Amino acid sequence: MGEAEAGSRGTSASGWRRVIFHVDMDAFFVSVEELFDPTLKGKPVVVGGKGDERGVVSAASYAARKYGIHSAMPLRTAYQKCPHAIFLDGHRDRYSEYSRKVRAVLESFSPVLEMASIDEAYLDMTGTGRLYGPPLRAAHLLHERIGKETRLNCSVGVAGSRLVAKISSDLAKPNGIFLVLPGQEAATLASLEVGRIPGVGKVMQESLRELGIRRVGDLRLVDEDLLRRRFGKWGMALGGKARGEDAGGWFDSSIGADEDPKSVSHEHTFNQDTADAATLEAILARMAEMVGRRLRELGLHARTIQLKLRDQRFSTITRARTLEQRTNLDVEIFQEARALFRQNWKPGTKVRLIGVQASSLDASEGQLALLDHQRHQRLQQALSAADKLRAKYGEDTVSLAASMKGRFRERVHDAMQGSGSASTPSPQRAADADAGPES
DNA sequence: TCTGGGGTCCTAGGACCC
DNA sequence: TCTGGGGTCCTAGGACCC
Repeated sequence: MGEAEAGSRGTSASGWRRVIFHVDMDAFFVSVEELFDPTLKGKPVVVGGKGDERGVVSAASYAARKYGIHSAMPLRTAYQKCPHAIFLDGHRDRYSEYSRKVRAVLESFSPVLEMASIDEAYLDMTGTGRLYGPPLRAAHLLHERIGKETRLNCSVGVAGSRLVAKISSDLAKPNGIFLVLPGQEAATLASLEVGRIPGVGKVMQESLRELGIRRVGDLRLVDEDLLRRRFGKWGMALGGKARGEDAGGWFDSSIGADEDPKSVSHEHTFNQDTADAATLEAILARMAEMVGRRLRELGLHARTIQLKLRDQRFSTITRARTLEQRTNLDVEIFQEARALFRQNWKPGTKVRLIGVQASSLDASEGQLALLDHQRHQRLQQALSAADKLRAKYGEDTVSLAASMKGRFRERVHDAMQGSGSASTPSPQRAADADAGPES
């Protein structure tokens, strides 16, 4: 007998206008690592890199958190807090694989699904009462199924809005379920710090503190107009958020299908800052290739190419140019990025990070002259072949960066601190010959 | 605390056009 | 010669999220 029919415990009768689940995997990267190496269980484990590298913690096991280690913390700091922790680089491909497994389970519960990131998702469970019973029971079933099918722990937040579901899954951790009944939103949120609201980060939290606002409940004390003047569009939505409403900001209420990305980028931070032009341009070539490859995988073309440079003092600039014609060709992306680099890098200046971003993406490349079009198609085919080779034999098989002179090749490896194993098979040109940094 | 890499969204100013 | 008001595109920077 379905809920709606049952009346007394039906969806509307019990006050649920919408039923939203937010599912968040617990210590996802670390948990996946534990599946492949059970001896890690219970130990302080940090995923993100070695303890003496530049970088930050991507994920920390609960044992590691006891030492004060948390994600986004510099690896070196984590090392100081717990030198005997196990530091792992991690395996992105495994996380993607398990993310797909999680997704498959969730899809079997509700087709209205949105993966918000690799390890979390929103489900619209409205109207599933006949299948799974009331929301809390459905949440238990889902929690159990994920555990059974993936051997991973997760936490589930259940509420009438995305916002409250998201905050609830946080309150449910670890490995729990937290449900907020309709009408209880404001009361539940009131005692939490404003920083628990997704989108309220360090800066906004500090500004709010200056206004005497520390907790979500305090937001009721302040005039919405003041919030709007002070924080713009986002401030205006804050009042509603305190009441648990979705409206406003990027935290939209609809749970939609995953859309095409708006930008594609790759960047690299050197383990040691460098002012060597050849190294910088070789890395830039590699970043450009990776961007191009991703665009081709997605079937997209970019109109804007952006260079990113960060210096020793951590100050960062971006410089962009919009092209006449969209592209997804390594050579063109690289040439554009290199031109921006040469215009904006002062020789001698040490660089900490260099990156390339492509945006203004579209499936079509726009109108090309016929001859250009044919040339582009041939290049595309060559690059697709190169992409397959790389997928099969490794990143260095075919590459602008690798096709530079031998000394550059080593430098690329050194600079990217490629674990010493510079196994570069016969480099083979895939694209235009004039793409090298010395052309 | 010496600060990754992949993204999204917002703001603000200037150019340019009607 | 003291000079409008929008709309759109582009660029740069920054907050924020996982």
